[in-house]
Amino acid sequence: MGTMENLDHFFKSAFTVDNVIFGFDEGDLKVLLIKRGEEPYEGQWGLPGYFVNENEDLDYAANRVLKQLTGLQNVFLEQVATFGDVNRHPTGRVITVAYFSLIKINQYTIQPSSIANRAAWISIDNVEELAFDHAEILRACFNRLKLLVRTRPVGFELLPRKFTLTELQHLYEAILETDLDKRNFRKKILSMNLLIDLDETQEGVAHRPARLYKFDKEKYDELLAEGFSFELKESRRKMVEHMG
Amino acid sequence: MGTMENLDHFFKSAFTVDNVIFGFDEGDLKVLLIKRGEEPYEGQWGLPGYFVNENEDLDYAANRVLKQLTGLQNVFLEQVATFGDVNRHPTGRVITVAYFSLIKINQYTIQPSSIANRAAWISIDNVEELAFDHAEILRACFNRLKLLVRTRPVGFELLPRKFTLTELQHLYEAILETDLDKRNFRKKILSMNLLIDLDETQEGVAHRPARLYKFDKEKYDELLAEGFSFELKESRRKMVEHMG
DNA sequence: TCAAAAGTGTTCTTATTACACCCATGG
DNA sequence: CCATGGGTGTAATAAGAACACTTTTGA
Repeated sequence: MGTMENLDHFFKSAFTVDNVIFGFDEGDLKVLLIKRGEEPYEGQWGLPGYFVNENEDLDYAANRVLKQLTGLQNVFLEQVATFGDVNRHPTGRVITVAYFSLIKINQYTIQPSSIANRAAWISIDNVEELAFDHAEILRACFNRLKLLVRTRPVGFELLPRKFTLTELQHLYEAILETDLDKRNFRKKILSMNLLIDLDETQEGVAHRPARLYKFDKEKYDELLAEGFSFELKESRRKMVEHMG
Repeated sequence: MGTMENLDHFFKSAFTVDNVIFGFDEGDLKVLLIKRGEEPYEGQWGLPGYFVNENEDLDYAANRVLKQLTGLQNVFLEQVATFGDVNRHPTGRVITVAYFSLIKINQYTIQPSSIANRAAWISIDNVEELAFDHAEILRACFNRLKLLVRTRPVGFELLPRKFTLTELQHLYEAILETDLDKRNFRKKILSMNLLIDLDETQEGVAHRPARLYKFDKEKYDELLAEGFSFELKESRRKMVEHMG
């Protein structure tokens, strides 16, 4: 921040928040998109977002957007990056701060609002052209998720409170876009002692019912304080030949 | 991005870029700060930054700020986060996008400008109170650097072109705020095959002269394309007891 | 009885850690 | 000849990767 002369000259840009809301359902990683009802980009899919009001912090605005659309509060929400190319918005200079949220898709309830009936969960693999630079924003948030999921136990934000180990594995596979070995995955996850075995099993499935677990947040916070670091390595196969 | 009615209402905020410029000298990680010459926060240290002009992209503005101060271009510069609390700036609603750069401190040349003679390299350990929320911004950038240095070979941006393994180790120690084992560090770094042994040695030192190396950028790009991933683990000592 | 997914151990390989002495130079 | 930092290897331990069969349920 430099000198403050001629400030007025600069006070004519607007900024928005855009929110990449991730959910996980039927083995698929999904994102909540809005079919735009007006210009610009009318009829195209885009991210939920809105202008930041004068009297609200960025994080507050991102939470507001999320709540208006999903009814959810106090869920995982983090800033990712800011996009401010001169021509990114046809109407004027609009900088957008991108956030991403992780929600339990079964808690998502349609809120009565003008955009709600234009919202849809789209599998991340099926996302096509998006309005503005939203494709780039989505990519950045997806990359951040990939990174985060390996160093912090955020995956659980996307699952119901009770889940099976296979569901957890499929979640990781969807996010990391790779296959994981069942036995190694279980061994690793269970060795962290972050799951509570609920001594319950699935019901009504046409195969051996799986045990249900929940994430032990208290334990995690405790271990964190002691210096524990959650870490799931990316499987780097066949690197030997490059390492000489 | 939602509806576009009443746009004018929103177009009255300003935004800036602030740049955390890191350098490495005499075994210390340093940051380039400016002693503010005017209100607000006159006389306090702060980050170099300035308003983003109407017709420039964010990245461009960050590069401009860096160049005006140091004369440097085409150096490592990345966006870290955006800070936009309502009251972070006493003059009005000013959102700032924080960037951080890594420069070779010996290439830094004072540029003739009004702020240059108020600039100084301060050891990261000696930074005290800063203007605005710049302390928070610095912290965020330092954390990002810690993270980045373990997953991408960005450390070399902070060293002269030719460096010794001990200098490299001290750099990592300064950034990670930890001690590393000399033999293990060398083994790990050399096993990546990313350094070119220049077959030169230090001159005029009062001890056995060290070999000089340079970073092999071509090799790195090549390995990257093949799926290689640079990785320096954080040394997590004594975690066994937490893992059961 | 079949289909479908759950659950379970061992061996091999690779990476990480801990650790101590001799070497080359300038003063 | 002394002080200073440079340079080197090995053994023990821990983590990761590869891999196949039995179990439980509903239909």
